[in-house]
Amino acid sequence: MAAQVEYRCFVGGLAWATDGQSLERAFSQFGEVVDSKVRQRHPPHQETEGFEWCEAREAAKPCAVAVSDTGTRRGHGDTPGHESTNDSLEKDGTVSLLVEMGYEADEVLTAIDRCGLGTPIAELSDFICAAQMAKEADFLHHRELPREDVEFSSHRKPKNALLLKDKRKLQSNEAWKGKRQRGNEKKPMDQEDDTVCHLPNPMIGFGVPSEPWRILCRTLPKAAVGPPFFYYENVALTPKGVWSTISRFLYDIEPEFVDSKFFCAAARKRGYIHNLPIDNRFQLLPVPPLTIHEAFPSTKKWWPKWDKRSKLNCLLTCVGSAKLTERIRKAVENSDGEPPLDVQKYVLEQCRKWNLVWVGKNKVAPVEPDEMEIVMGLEDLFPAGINVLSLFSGIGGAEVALHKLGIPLKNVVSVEKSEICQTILQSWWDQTNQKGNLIHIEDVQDVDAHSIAQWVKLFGGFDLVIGGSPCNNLAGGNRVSRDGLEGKQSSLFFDYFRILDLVKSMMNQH
DNA sequence: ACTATGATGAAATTCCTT
DNA sequence: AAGGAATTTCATCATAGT
Repeated sequence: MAAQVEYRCFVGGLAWATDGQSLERAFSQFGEVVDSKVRQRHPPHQETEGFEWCEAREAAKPCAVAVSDTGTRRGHGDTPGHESTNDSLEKDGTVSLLVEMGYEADEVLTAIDRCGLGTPIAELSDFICAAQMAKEADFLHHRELPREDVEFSSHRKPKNALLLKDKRKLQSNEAWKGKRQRGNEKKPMDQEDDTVCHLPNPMIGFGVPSEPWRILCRTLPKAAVGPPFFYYENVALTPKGVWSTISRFLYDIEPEFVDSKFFCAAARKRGYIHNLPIDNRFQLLPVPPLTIHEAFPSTKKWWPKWDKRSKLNCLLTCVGSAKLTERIRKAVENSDGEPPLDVQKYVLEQCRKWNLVWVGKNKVAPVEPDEMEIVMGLEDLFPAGINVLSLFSGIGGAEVALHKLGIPLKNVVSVEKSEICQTILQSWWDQTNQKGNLIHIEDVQDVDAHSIAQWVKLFGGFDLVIGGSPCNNLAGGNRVSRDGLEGKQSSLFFDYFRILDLVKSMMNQH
C-alpha cells in the first residue's frame, strides 16, 4: 500500500502553490486545457506547430532508475582478473550478447563488473541504461573521467569524518563572513554545527533495488514508526539548519534528497522526510523523456550547436518575457554563422536562468505548463483505498501520484488555501471518476484536535499524512524575505508537525 | 481587476584551477 | 585540499498598460 509511494510522488506531482501574482494563473492550467492567451504570447513558429509528443513517449525506453557510474562497489570484494576459465567463457558470451544488442563493449564490461557475473541479461541492460543516464547528467560538459579516479563521496565514508569536514567548513565560512547575525529570532544555537545537512551526490535518495551497491534498509526511531505513514516535502537547498530543524521535529528521521533530473528532463532538487518502507521500490511507468530533445523532438532542428543543455533547470514561478525572446533573437540574428562567444554566453545564461527552449529560427520561448506535464511524465492519467490527509495539497500532485500508482483513494481530506488549486484538484477528482470522498479544508490552522478526532472516528484513522509546507522563505530565488523556517509562510511547517502529531496520538488511543 | 514586465541579490552548492 | 569562480534557485514588489 503506502510502501509503494515513490520518489516521483511529489517530484512528478508539482504539488505546490504560491501567493505569487502570476504563478497561480500560469499553473492553474495544469491538467486542464491550456488557455489560448498563454499560447498567443509566444506564438509557435510556423514550422514548429504541433510538437510530436507521441514521438517523445516512444523514444523513452523503459530503464532502471538513474545511477551514477561514479558509484563504486567497495565492500563487495570483487577483484578483477581472478575469474576461473568457466567464468571467462560465461562472461564472453554475455558480453557478445549485449554488444549485439547495441551496447558499447566497455559499458558492458563495467556493468558485469558491477553487478556480478551471474546477473541476468535484462538486469545488465537496465544497469547500462541507468549508467548512461547518469553519465549524461553528470558529465554534461564532456568531461570524461577515468573510472579509477572517481571517488564516490557519499554514503560510504564514515559519518564522523563527514561531520568533522562539514563543521570545519561552516566555521571557516562564518569567520570569513563575520557579518551580522540576521534573524535574532533564531533559536539558541545549542544544537551546534552538526545541524549542517549532507546532500548526497548524486542526489538520488536512498536508492532502489536495481542499484546493487546501495543500502536499502534503515531503522526508524521508535516514535517515527507508523501508522500513520507520512510523507513530507520541501526544497532541498534551504538556508542552513532548516532541514535539521525539520528532521528534529519529524522524529529525527533522516531526510531523503532527490533531484528529478535523474528521472526526467528537468531538474528539481527536493528533500523528503517519511516513515515509509524503502525496500520494495519500483519505478513508475511509463518512463518520462529523459532529455530535452526526447521531450521536444521537433525542436531539435532549432537548437544551435553551442547550446549543450540536455536537461532543463528547475521550474520557477517567473516566466521569461516575450521581450526577452526578441532580445535574444536580435542578438543571435546579427551574426551569420556562429555568434561571437560573448553573445553565446549571454544567450545561454538567459536560457538557463529562464528555462527557455528553442522553438524556431533564433527563437526561444518558456516552457508552457502543458509542455511541463510532458517533461515530468504526467500525461496519460487513467481513471481508476486508503485514507489520506493531504496538507498543503496545491494542485494535488500527491493525489495524482497515488492514483498513478494504482492506489485507490477512499477518503481524502485536502487542506489548501488557494481556491484555484482546490478547483483544479476537484476537477481532476471528477475527471478521473474517483470513487472516494474528497473533503476540502481551507486553512491548516483551522485543523484542530476536534476535527481530526472526527475524521479519525469517521474513517478509522488515516493511512497517510502527506504534504510539503511553503518554501517561500526558504527558496534561493527569494530576494525579499528568505527568512528561513520562521518566515511568514514557511513557518507553517510547524502546523504540519502539529497536525501529524495529533493524528499520531489519536490513532494510538484506539 | 487583470496582465505583462522589469528591478531587486543572497546564499548555498558545484565547478574548476591551483 | 583549498579557495575562488561559476551556477542555480517551488520569489516579491511596483508599475504601466489593458
